[in-house]
Amino acid sequence: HKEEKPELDPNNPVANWIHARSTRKKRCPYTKYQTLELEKEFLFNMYLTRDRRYEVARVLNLTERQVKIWFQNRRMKMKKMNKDKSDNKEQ
Amino acid sequence: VMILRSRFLDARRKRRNFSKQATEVLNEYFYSHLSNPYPSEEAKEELAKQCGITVSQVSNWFGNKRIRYKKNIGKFQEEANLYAMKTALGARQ
DNA sequence: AGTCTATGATTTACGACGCG
DNA sequence: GCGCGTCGTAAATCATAGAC
Repeated sequence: HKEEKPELDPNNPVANWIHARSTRKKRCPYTKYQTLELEKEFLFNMYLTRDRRYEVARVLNLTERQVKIWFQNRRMKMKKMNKDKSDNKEQ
Repeated sequence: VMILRSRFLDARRKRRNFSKQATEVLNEYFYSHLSNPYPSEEAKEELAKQCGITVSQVSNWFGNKRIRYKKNIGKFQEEANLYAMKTALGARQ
């Protein structure tokens, strides 16, 4: 199973690795204000309703897609933090 | 005691480069799976155990290694040859 | 002792796939 | 089929440990 874009060059080692498509948007770090507001919203509810998402996106000048993905990533971060914490306790 | 405990926790929080032996193990895996350097969850757990680091740290290491290798293969050529030779010698006996 | 670069960790953005 | 969920990752960026 290949994820984003297997290259089709024959004999270089990197050929079969996963590569991001060239159409992917470049990562754009959010401002302190944007992050703070997103964190506040996350504290209020970990899952967004459709109209909260619209409102947050409007206020922070992000797309609804960016807000949706930020929440997905934030939930994964929370999960990872819990996992790492419990890993450190056992042994 | 509380102070010592918090100092210990703070110290643990600070990043430390991995030991030479740990880096050795990770590089051996990386260069012996160069055409598909994506360890399974089980392989990551085994590597983590061997290296004395967490599975997350193994994932971070491979993520960083893949992108940095890909970005400048030439810079890693010497290292690649070294580990290729190592595994060849290891497989011979 | 101060500069820098290598290295480990974190942050955006997606593809693959699942479920209702 | 759509839409949003998780999972694993790419790639850029951050932070600073350590080499020089």
